[in-house]
Amino acid sequence: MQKDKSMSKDISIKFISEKSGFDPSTVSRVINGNAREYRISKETEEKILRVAKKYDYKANPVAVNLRVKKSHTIGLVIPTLENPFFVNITSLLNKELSKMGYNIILTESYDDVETEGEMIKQLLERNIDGLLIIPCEEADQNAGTIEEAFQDGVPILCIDRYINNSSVPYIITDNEKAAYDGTEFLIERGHKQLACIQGLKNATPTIDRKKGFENAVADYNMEPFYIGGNAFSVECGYKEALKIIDEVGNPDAIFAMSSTIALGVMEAVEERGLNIPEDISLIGFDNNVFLDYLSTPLTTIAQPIHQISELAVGALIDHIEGTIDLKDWESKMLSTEIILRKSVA
Amino acid sequence: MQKDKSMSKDISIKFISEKSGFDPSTVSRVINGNAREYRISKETEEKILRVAKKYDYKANPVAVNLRVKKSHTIGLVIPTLENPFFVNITSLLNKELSKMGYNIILTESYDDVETEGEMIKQLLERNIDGLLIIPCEEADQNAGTIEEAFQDGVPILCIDRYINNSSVPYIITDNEKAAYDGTEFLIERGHKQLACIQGLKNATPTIDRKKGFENAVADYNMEPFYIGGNAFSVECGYKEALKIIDEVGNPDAIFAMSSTIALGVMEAVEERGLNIPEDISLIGFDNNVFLDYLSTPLTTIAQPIHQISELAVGALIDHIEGTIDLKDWESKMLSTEIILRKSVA
DNA sequence: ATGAAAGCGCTAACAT
DNA sequence: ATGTTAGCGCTTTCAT
Repeated sequence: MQKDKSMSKDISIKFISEKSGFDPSTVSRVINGNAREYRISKETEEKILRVAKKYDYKANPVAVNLRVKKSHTIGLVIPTLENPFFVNITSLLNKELSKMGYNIILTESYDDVETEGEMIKQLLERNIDGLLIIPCEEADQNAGTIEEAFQDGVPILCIDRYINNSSVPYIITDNEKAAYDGTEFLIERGHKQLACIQGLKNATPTIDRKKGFENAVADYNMEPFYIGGNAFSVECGYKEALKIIDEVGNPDAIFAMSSTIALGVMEAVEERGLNIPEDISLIGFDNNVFLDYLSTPLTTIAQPIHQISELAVGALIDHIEGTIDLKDWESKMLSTEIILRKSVA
Repeated sequence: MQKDKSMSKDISIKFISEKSGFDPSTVSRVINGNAREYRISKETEEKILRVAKKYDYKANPVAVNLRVKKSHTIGLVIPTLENPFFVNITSLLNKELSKMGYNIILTESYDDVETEGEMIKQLLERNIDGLLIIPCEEADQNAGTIEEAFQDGVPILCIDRYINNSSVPYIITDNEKAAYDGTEFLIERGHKQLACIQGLKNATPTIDRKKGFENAVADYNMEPFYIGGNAFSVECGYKEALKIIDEVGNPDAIFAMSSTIALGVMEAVEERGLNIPEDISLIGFDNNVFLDYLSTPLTTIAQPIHQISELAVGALIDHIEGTIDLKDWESKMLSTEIILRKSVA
């Protein structure tokens, strides 16, 4: 008799309407908690609720979506899950969004513009309620697509990186200052020959961090010992560090633009029989569970990822719910913190 | 004139129908590449295509979904992104699914049955085309929900862990054998006092690995030195290792059921002034970029995550496309490989 | 206090 | 070779 439950897929509002003897519209009103508003009698309401419960009725969200244009889905575009930093952000965003009743459609651009463009278009076509993007390196090329959607009213927010020539708001860390502070930290500890290993050259954090690094060095009347690299990867750190040691000479300290890069540096330094921090000091970016357990625990510049995620989800949902308008929303730039471990002498 | 593009959201099949002078059904057929099949004239086809292109028409997937019950979306339920192992799997699954034109809705159960149940129900209500689950520790309690949906025809596949009393197929690694081999590896290298630090006690991999560990020890006429722990976390490894060293005595080797656990062990061992592998050998599970860069590179039992992901996506898509039926599909158990690094003497 | 009717955007069976 | 019609499951305006 209650057998019908197993067919839950087939239980529509029409079915409940027939079983309860009321019109689908009445059922809809009751189900959506609008009984009061429409002055539906207590008895009717209870009866409908009872029947709905009996058959475990759930409104088909696709149909609802088609009608009311609301999917409770947020599109997320990140460069890649291979980078623990983006994973951490994704994890926090998902936690926040989940609390608010939203699900994430996850896509990766692999830091490739075209892939990113495709992913964004795919998501846009899906009637997502909002879009969160960590732009890829050359995302400026997708600025048009993104801007257009944003102007069309799609709630879009960039995280961690921003897009030039775009009015899409963003939440980032103050990378220039962070790098400046990190570099100054190195200088204050007596280091003079400072090398910098970059992430993707044209990613906005790289550009800003490089600026900070160069400014700090200049402010102390020094010259950068070396600047190179072009990927937020272990491999990049490894190769660049080897190159520095073998071809440029031993620096006092290396400023790595991510913890993955720092990892590569550690491998290279060890391979050349040198020690961190005795021979070369090392500072990284981002924070991570693993960082405490490395052969030399890595001193890093930690980004406020909790704050970033909360702000991002908050603003996005507020916009979706009509409380604010992202077009008038001011982008945020948050400050970082140096986590002292043992890689700087 | 081409201004309409910016309003892409409002361009429906009806709009294209009016602009081209053909019926929506004809437009639909052309757009879906069925012009031939319906013997639509070349001119008509071209004209419709031209108009569609001009206005950058894209079928509204929500409406299509409502009609044809196909969303090109796969629901994914994992315990948490905080565990790098699940991240690696998610990353690979997304890559594979993306290739096939599917997107992932990502949810986390945080290894909590109720949350998992909610996530699964949420996903099921969403007209997803398939469901991939890494079951949580007590997932048996959700077996009913899952089984029902599976019997109703929802393509479901479990990964990494399986559900007891369930006919839902799964792809896992042969954890018992893996643990047996790993333990034997330790024994063959002369270790006699073997401790084992577990992950979540009731997670199937834990149960199976424990069996393998115990069997190996027994086969060599030994007794387990210690078995404890109840989380796949750094903290668990740390606490258990401390407990072993402080209260039980120094073991020859520790078998850690995940690389996160192994990390915690390393910290504890170091804190007690002992060395790996000189004083205590250590073997872990899973593989990870970071593992090469630890103070002592960790020897681990690597799971074939690429193979797992490919098989999972392959089977799921084959079922969705009607090539196979998961109800007749045989679950797979894959073998592991020991990656030698430097944590075992 | 409730129902009837229209329509979201699309596809497919059934015309012709 | 193409149009007509109905309907996926729901909400909402309008009517009573």
